[in-house]
Amino acid sequence: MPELPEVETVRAGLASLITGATVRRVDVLRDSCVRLLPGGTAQFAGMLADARIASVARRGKFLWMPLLHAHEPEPAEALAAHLGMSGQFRVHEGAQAPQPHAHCRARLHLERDGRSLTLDFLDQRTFGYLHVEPLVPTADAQAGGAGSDLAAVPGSVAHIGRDALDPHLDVAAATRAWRRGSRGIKQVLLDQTLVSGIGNIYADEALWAARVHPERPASAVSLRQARELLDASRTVMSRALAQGGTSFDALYVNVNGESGYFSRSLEAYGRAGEPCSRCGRALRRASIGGRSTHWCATCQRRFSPRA
DNA sequence: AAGTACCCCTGCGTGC
DNA sequence: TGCACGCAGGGGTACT
Repeated sequence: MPELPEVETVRAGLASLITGATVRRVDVLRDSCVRLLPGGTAQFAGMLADARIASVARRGKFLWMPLLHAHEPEPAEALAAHLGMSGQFRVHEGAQAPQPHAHCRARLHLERDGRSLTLDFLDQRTFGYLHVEPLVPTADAQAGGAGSDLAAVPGSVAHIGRDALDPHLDVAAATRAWRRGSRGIKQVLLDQTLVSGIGNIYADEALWAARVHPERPASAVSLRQARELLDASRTVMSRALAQGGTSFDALYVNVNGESGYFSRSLEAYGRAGEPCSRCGRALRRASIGGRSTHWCATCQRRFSPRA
């Protein structure tokens, strides 16, 4: 579930079910779902063996679970995960887990308070991955992300900016970074190194709400508009989160396999040809930067009338 | 720095 | 019915 609200829905679900659980066994059903370890899946399974999941954390669309090994005071490594386009986590409680789903790429057998749990990582399109890697300190010594107080993130997340809903996001620095350069503003919103968590759906929604054309050069976005875009991103993603995320089909579901309801609240994304709810003109759709983009040509001007 | 191309994959709906 | 094609919410790398 690709964007921030969907990943947060997964994070919260995982946190309630597997925090404090210990990994007992790992089955990797498709080797390529495990990334970046020279020792491959065997090393992956070995690094997880008997590790305790201290918490479930998230920054933007990146998830990780700090791991505690016996006699360690603080987690030094984490099980990191990215859902890519189609990744899912599913949790089953009880000793007999069902047959793995056809898209199940890895199954972790856990134990919590003497009870068995099964954590499946499903991924139809296989752009997602799992990875065990060291935690590195955050530059600002604040918590690495939502769900954990640890001032650390997995190494592969260090270059990712704090997300739009992170209380430690430096708003002034973020909006300054957004307004730098000549790229179109939509591409800038999608740049996860500046502000993370905003994906293709919520970028279109934020641009519609702030009345900014997706192709306006970032340098032509006023400070006020940049703040409006950040506010709009936060508002729309918070509302989506409250409804369990956006989903159009069974591909985007929470840890119980249920989908959210926010798709019916979208104003721009997926509504090409339908009337804009502000002005009534038909919404447009085009491919911008390789991503399908939806906007209202009347409300969202390429250049600001007075800026 | 920023733009471009291309890579990683599967499955669905559409039109011929 | 079959087949080719376009499309899908992500991100990384290499090159200009």
